[in-house]
Amino acid sequence: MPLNQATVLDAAMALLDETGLDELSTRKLAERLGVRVGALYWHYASKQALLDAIAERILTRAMADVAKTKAACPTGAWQDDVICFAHAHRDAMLAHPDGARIIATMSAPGTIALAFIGELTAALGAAGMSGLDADACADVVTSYVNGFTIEEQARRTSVSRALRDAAFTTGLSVVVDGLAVRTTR
Amino acid sequence: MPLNQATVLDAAMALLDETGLDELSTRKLAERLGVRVGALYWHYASKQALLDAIAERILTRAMADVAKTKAACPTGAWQDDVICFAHAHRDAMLAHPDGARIIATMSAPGTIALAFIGELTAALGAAGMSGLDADACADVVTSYVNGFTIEEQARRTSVSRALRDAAFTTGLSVVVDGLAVRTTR
DNA sequence: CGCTCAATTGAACAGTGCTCAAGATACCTG
DNA sequence: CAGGTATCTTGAGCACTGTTCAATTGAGCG
Repeated sequence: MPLNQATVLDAAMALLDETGLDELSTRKLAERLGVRVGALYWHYASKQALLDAIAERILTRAMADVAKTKAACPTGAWQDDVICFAHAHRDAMLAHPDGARIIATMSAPGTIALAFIGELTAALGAAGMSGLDADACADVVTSYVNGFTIEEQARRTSVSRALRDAAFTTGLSVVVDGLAVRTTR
Repeated sequence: MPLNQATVLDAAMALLDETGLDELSTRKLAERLGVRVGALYWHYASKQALLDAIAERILTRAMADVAKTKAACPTGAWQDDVICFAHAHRDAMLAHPDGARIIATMSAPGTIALAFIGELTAALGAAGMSGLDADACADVVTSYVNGFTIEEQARRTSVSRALRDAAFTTGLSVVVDGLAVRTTR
């Protein structure tokens, strides 16, 4: 039976998980699928298009996690929303090698990425921020998470996961505190 | 007269400025220097080593800018120090195409990078933070700056420089506000 | 059967980073 | 000055990369 986009994407993510982004080549992907390279280009216009699909899938996972934890523990406090978003964002990227790099270098923010940042902005708006502030503040959160996680994944550091989590959480609380100043003004 | 590291580095940065990181290949660099590719490897062990040298030079520029503006306007307030660091960091990366990506993917933080983050940490320590907090908080600043600037440079956006500056400054003030909560505790 | 059309192949193109024996050049010493 | 040594450069090549495309396959259908 013939290949399809989902099969190619699954194999690409499996290969990514096993070898990392630098070793993810079209040849190796084709070999894993038992197919010649050219066949891949029937399903994805370019390697970048395939990486974009990976990015979308990672962010989809992040959004699902947000929905789940919000349903499990609906505190209603915007601070918890922001923290929940940030952790879901980071966790989803950490779930795959070079996940943050893939997100950062994706060619254009797709519908999922826009939805993700849109929900975050909405959460801040509900906390009493005006639209422009909410946009900029959502950007602070995503910039921080991306910056932290890219660094974290780039330098395959020997720092334990627990310590990295602690550093991330501390930094995130700084950001949230800063946001609080803006909501009460 | 023979090549040397500085000449190669100068040419590499010129080529980077003209064409961007993706077009910066060893062949094109060699051609610009009127030399065959192999000659480059006498001066730099690998392309990554050359990119690391570029990163160091970018950060050196950032540190020089920090020293200059601090000398010109020594307010003594730690907030101004942090803001000054962050702007110098971003400006230095924005001064070259893909500057942020080069910094983010450099193989290991060299002496300059460590000195940069060290000075920032010291500034926070002087504001009354304990060592561990100062480390984590310096990390928030650099993570935010890196994350923001990587995004900014990756999506060759049509948003004007002025608007991007405003967004950056807003976000930075959020971070600084968050840090303030920690210094007064 | 003949036809269509999605899917795949095979081969190639133009490029990449990198290596290394062999030469060229510069410099210092006898 | 000659000779030798240390520094640099060349030329050719290796093993890859993403991408293209005419030609071929194979399944479904009237």
